[in-house]
Order: sequence, then structure tokens, then C-alpha cells
Amino acid sequence: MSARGSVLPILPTPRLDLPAPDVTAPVGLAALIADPTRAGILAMLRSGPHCVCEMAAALGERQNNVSMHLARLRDAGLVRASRHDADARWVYYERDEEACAAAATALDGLLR
Amino acid sequence: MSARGSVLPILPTPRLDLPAPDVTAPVGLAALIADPTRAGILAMLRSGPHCVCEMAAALGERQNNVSMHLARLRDAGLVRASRHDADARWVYYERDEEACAAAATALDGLLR
DNA sequence: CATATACATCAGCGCGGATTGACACACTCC
DNA sequence: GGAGTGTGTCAATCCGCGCTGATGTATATG
Repeated sequence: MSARGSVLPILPTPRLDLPAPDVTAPVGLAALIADPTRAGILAMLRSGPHCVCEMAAALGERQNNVSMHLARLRDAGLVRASRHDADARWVYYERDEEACAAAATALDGLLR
Repeated sequence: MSARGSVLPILPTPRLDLPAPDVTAPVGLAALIADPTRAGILAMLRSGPHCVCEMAAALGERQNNVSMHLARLRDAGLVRASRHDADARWVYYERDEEACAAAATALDGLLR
């Protein structure tokens, strides 16, 4: 572990008045992704729309839990829901690619 | 909310044998960023190395907590630590830009 | 109408992770 | 050596978040 000491001051001169960066947006988005079920949902929806029971079966989670996580992703605007035309009991979800791209950009802004 | 129904099958045909995507890596990275203190640390370190007391003061957190979060970021390889040459009591942290870029790529892979 | 299916919502509980408070370690200066 | 400073570590506690179990809503079928 050797930091390039050249950028450090000759003597330790800690600044105690530095501003706190605003990270509420990326932190909120990261919290959404930091759950295996929600992340699995977003990953599955890359291959196109899926109904709730499909995702619940693939992820090994109960339907109501998947529904809860989908609600959080919906509130964040990352996914959209729509009932099937032929049988409106089935709700198909798809990603909002623009919102997902914006989220990726926000997270990228923190790490890059 | 209107999904482009054209991609949906005419009749609802749920597939219950879809594979569960592996999202362990992005989920773990997101969990790291999903904390305001750790995200604030990563944001502050974009402007160059900082010692622990600087970041604790700026973030309004106690020094030992910041130390804990820095340890987690260290274990993940996102930051490096090095003692100051003139006064080795001060530990300066800096980002591992390669690791941060890799993390950004992993998260981007989920959202894009 | 009644029944069945697919999904949504809710109170309650349990567990993991962050904070607290105290202490240990490393280093500098006297 | 001893005192002071900056940082790291750890048990105990607190607290938010997801899961469970049950119930509610919407739609389809007979």
C-alpha cells in the first residue's frame, strides 16, 4: 500500500471545513439494486417483458415478495407494468430503459 | 402504463423454467455504495487523498465509524491506505481507480 | 351469481448491518 | 520512558428492511 505521496502535503494539514458531498441520489439507487431479488428482476427483464409468476419461479421467491419488490422498482420508475390484452389477469413488467440508463449514469458518477 | 404489447405472446404463456440470473457481484457492490457514509467517502476521494479525520468532519460522522466503513471499502479493494511520510500517525486514503471503474462496469452491466 | 386464478397489500416478526461506547494500537514529541 | 494524538477494533445496542402469513383486489370462466 503506497499512495503516490507526491500529491500529499509535506506536512499533514487536515482541512476540517470540507463540504459534505450530496450522494442521496446514487445511494437510493444503490439501495434498490442491493437486493438479490430486485437485481434479479432487473436482470431478467433485460431479455424482454415477463409476468410476475415467471420471475417468482425463476428467482425462487414467493409471488407476494416479488410483487413488493416490483412495487419499489415501479415507484423508482425503473420498470413499467401492463396487463395482458387477451387475459388481463396477467401483469407483464418491462424495464424503463431511459430510467435505467439514467440510474447507471448516476452510479457511474460516483465511481468515475 | 402501456407496454408495447407486440412483443408479448397472443395468449399468456408463462415459462416457469427460466434460469435465475447471477447477480451476486453487482449486488455486493451496490450494498457497499448503498450507505451514505461510504458513498460520501468515495465521492470525497475523487478530489484526491484525504485523511480519516478530514472525511469524518466533512461527513459529520464519528472517526471510528468512518474507520469501519473505510475498512469495508479497503476489503473490497476500492480504496488504498498509506501513512503520511512526515508524520506517520495520519493515514491518507485514496481511491483505486481501476477497481472503481470495474465496479462501475459491473453495475452498468445490470442496468444496461 | 359463485368459483378460480393472478396479482397486490398489509401487520407482525426476525435478522443483518450500522451506531455507540470503550478500549487497543501506532506514532510523535517531551 | 511517559503523555498526547490519530487511527483501528470490538461487544452491545439499536434500527431499518425483507420475509411470513393472511387478506384484499381484479379479471376470467361456468
